[in-house]
Amino acid sequence: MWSFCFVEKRLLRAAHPRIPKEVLPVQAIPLTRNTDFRRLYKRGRSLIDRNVVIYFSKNKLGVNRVGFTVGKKIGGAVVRNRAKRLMRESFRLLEPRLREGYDFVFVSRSRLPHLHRQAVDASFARLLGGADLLKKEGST
RNA sequence: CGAGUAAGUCAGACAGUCGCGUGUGCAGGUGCCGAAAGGCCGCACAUGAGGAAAGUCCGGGCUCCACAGGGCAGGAUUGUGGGUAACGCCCACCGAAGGCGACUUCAGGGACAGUGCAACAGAGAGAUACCGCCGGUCUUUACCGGUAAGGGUGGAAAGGCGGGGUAAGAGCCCACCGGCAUCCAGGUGACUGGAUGGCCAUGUAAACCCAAUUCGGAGCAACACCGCAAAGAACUGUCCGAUUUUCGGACAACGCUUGCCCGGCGUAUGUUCAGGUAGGUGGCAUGAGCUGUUUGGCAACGGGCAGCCACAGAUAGAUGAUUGUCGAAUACAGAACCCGGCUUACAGACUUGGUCGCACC
RNA sequence: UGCGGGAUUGUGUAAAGGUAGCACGGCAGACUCUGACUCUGUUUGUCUGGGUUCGAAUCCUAGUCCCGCAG
Repeated sequence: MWSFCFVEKRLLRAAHPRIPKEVLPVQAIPLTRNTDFRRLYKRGRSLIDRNVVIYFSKNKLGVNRVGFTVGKKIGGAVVRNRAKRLMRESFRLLEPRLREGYDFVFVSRSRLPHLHRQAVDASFARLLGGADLLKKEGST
């Protein structure tokens, strides 16, 4: 409620996308507020495998919001940055196939920063596909 | 050629495709928002982590608070001279210890200003005679006196060792070594060299302490500005009651309830000031700066001249993915207000100057 | 990011530079027909690396880990 102005501004940017709507899809906006993270951890559904934990729930914005988290136990700043970059890249490649209108939080587990990107891709696709969050149409 | 030593450099490069942050420019007669300025989106170009960015151990800049001046307390440092904005950092030198050597290491002031401690062992830890040695009393046991050469204890036992000397011994006397004091010479100085003197109280100051030097406190989540809130002050109008002024009380906006009125319910109280919460903006990238050259200095470093600054500036926090080539791309590791150091982590590659050993000329 | 505190046996907690204790726990024995309670004995430790000191849990220094505060 108190973050209303903040979200509104981001929402405006994303709700009015660029010209060719069919070529470039709606881009996810970052999830920033600590309260949003807490809501997802508490109320959201979760998907787990040995590399990553995904929390998600529906929002009413019509856009996806996404946050990436790496705990301090996993390593130093270099390792944590590595994990976030891997997850961000895999999410970017997977994003056109995602359904819209969800909040996501991706939590890295300790193995993830030492993997190749294809392994992270495979984890994301398997978990999200298993939860029926990917579009059925196989055009992309 | 081998071994060892000191100082220093680099920290993958190039090309293709997709993607991210920042800056600059362009452009869409309108793709979106806005009254406008402008912003978002788009395109192009430029640019985008380190030698330690780390630990947060020192020193500064900057900001706010405190402050006439001085002192006490408390903290820090500790050979000398220099460098520096400053330092607990750096350079050169002195001394000690180690190494054949190049070289390395050192919290390296004071223990005759004072206080404390030195467990156990040992007779005794600045105060002493256990055994022993010598002399005396004495039939002997034993007692009295002298003695630190020898034994034993200990990390440490009355400067060390040799000679003289003596009843036995002792710096009691002498030579050498070591230490202390005074004088002379050299050096800016730490100190070094020499002469003379007397023969001197062990260790511990990273125990209290003394001496000298030095230090106000907090930190960019500092601080400044804009500001929905809460608390506060002033003012205006209308209505009601007492009513001459005047005093007291209530109301003022929005939403819902059927389109409107009354009534009801909920939020909440008109205007201005003040305040400063949520939030936002600045602080924030031109700096004890970098590059080249010259010059003073053994060096650390300083001076002059020329050039450069679109050589990171985020705010959930930007450098990634993938393909190919190069011999191998494999270490430690990610800016968060900014600098100077220290410490710690670290694969591999390379350069330079000494040293030692072997062989050859 | 900044600031502050701590680490002693499996757990909790003592110890002025001089033999590292205490309680609970574990193990063994005694008691009991058996177990519990109780009694006796025993096991296990100064976070790590350097330094000062004759001697360090203690003093100094460098690191590791944990906790708290500001937000």
